[in-house]
Amino acid sequence: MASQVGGDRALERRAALLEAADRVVQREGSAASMNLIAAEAGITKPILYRHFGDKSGLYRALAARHIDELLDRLRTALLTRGGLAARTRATVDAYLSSIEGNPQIYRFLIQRATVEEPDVRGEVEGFVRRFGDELAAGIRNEPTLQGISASRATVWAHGIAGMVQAAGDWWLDHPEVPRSTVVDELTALLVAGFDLD
Amino acid sequence: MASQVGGDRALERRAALLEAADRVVQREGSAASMNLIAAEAGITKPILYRHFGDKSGLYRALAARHIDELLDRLRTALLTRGGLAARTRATVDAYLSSIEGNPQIYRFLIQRATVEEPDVRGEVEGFVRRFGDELAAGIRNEPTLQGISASRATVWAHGIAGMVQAAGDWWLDHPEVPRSTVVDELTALLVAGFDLD
DNA sequence: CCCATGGTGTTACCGTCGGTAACCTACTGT
DNA sequence: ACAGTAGGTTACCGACGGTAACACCATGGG
Repeated sequence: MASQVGGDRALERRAALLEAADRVVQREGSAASMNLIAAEAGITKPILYRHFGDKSGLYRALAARHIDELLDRLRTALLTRGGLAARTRATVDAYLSSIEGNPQIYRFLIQRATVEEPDVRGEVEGFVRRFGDELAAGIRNEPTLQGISASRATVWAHGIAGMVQAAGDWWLDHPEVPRSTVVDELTALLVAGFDLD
Repeated sequence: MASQVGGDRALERRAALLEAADRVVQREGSAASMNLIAAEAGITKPILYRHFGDKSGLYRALAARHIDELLDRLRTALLTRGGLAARTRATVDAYLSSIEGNPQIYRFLIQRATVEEPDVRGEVEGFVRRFGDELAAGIRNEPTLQGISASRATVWAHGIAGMVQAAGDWWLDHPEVPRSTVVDELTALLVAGFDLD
């Protein structure tokens, strides 16, 4: 439904265009424009539009790759054995190591893809939202937290998603802080709250 | 330094222009353009530019009002008597009731003012960042948490800021959930972590 | 009385962006 | 030889952020 052109060869082309877009975002950050992306792919704008409909469509497609990959990692981390603290730690670490590997892209996704398209709110569902939904499912399945109320799971999930995202965003600007420190502190807060220490 | 024109009458004008901008943002959301704001103020673009330099300048001035007011409320809430849980609850509630009163504006500030100006990162400091700094100070002053490490206070603060913001953002789209529920759940998580309940 | 000055405002323009219409070209099967 | 279609381009549109240039109308000295 996202693709504007059918056929099997079109899919390869699509993938190639997305890789070009990826490179441009990585290089130019939020200055990535349709023209630049088209140029990077060695073509011109209208082709881009034939494939993705509009800018939102391209962003969606671009986001889908990275977000799906990230969500996969989070889903895996959510299954870590060893107790609630270990699972929490693994999940936070999975998020931070993902954004560490490609800060430019993730900043772009969090900011641009979440903001620039108020119309798509709920269709793509912002980054943090999907992270939140994923977490809500994880929390509801958490053995230690059986019987948790639905509203608590939901509020917690979206809150935690924002927490990890904001701390990660801050951390990208403070690389002198080791990732393990951020992970440790966030995990401690989530597992035991202020009362710890 | 933000103002481009001196004089005392200019200050009243500036305030009037900001109020016009406020109305437009409230009405049009993120579609607020310099032209629209100028029209709302009964003037044309160049005057706006004489007063605020550029779009970033206007946004900064617009953000300053609301953010300063919000930070004041948070600062007050941070001084609530009655123990850590009460202070936490009051602070979270202060944030949520602020955004509830003017969702359109706060969405705009969180998104636009934080994003649209990667060059000013650190000058205006995004919304969540300043919230985080304020919280970090509050946490360091927290009697119950004396001796907390600097890195812990900082990471926690930015994490909590993002947590409350994200939960608030989600809540704006789910008004059927009472504010007190969101406040209760977030407070519980912050104070005692998962281990509660 | 005239004219310089400075604030307030306008019109008209520039480059760039997202998006589209129209056209062109080559390969394909019949 | 001919239609059809995938793939591509040029040239344009309206709207945006931003600016240059000009016009108005007070004031206050010479």
